[in-house]
Amino acid sequence: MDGTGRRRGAALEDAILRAAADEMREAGYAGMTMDKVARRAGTNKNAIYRRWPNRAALGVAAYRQLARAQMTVPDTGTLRADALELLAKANATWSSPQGAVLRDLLAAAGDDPQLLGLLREQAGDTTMDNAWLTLLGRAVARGEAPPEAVHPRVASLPMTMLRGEYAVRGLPSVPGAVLTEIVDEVFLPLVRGRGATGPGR
Amino acid sequence: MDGTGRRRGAALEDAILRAAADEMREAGYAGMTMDKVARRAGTNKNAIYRRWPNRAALGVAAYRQLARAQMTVPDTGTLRADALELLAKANATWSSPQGAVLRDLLAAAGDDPQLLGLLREQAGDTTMDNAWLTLLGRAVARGEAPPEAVHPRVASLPMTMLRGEYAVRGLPSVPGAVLTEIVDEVFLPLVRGRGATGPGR
DNA sequence: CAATTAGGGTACGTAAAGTACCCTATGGGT
DNA sequence: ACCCATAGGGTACTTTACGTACCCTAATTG
Repeated sequence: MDGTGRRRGAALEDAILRAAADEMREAGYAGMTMDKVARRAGTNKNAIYRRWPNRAALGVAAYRQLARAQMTVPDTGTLRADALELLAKANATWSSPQGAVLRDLLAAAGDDPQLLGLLREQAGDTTMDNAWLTLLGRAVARGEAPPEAVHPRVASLPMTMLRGEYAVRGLPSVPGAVLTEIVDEVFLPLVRGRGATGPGR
Repeated sequence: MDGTGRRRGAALEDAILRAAADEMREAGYAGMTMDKVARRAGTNKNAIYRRWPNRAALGVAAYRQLARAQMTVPDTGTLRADALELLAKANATWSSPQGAVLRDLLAAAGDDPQLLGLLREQAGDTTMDNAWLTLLGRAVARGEAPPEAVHPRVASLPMTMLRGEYAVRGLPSVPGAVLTEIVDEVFLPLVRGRGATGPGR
């Protein structure tokens, strides 16, 4: 029909992934049924199950197409503004339809650590952590934060709290006031606190 | 058969909830099917659907039976030990089979804020927050922490981070080293940092 | 002692995942 | 240039489980 006859290998795989991503875009992960993906890709379920063991695995694989978000690390000159900007960007992603897909995928992959790891990789999770570490590094270079502030737990804290908000509330977006509270009441005080020679131990 | 004839109202409702809780205990939320609950309760699906609109609502309602965990707020004399003990207790709960049920329920209720709120209530979430606030209050009274440390965001932080660990990893238990890291590298420094008159703004 | 309401039994509709065959195009090896 | 193992395509089927629809009957209420 198309000049190109029967697709094979990578070409077919691409078509399937694209179809799955489109389905998720239109109807979310819940709406992505295997039959619809197969029809949309112009193939059948056999070809899918030969590549992925189940729906969740396909969804995770297809999510990469959805999450093309390459992030630029903000560099405003102050740690506070940098942090707020990065948080706001993450919040925008999470509250978008794509964020809903991501959350459904997280739930679906929840009992399969391997799949979960793959998903987090494709969702740009390590990229995000690195961005926060960069932020902190710059703040230290400016003398705005003590060197002890550069720590993975500190770096991942704002995103963890943001995710926590989504877990506590339902779907709607997290209000901006919460973001500033996370930064002003927790993140920045923590950065300061790690500078103080604590009697904490 | 039983002397008592046909059950009605609260008696029947109790039987259904008990049956649902038992099913979840044995096979998790995924294994709790409506038919099995009905059979176990010695009734039929009609009686269930007359009371709860869907499986998720029943699961949430039944979870209360599972989460009989009345917690005693630790009082060891130091903030650090109190925090570690409370965290460890929460970790034990989350890594138990009951914790798996809770996580599945959270996922199932994820798109229904109302149901989510109910679940969090039955899971003893506010009780937990209050425990942390009590902890902090005692530390302030001992002069171990500045008054500014008593803040809802600070109080909820350790639990949020613990939950984050479960989201990042798969199912297994969170190792104790992570708990001490949360306390020593984040929680206590934050408490100290909120005491310092920050130039952070 | 009606009459209404709630339970019980059962069967059905529907949706979707995953599986089983069987036929056929394709492309690599000889 | 030809074979043949392999991967695609088409389709039908099995299974599981949610949610509904009826219809009969026991309890409860006035």
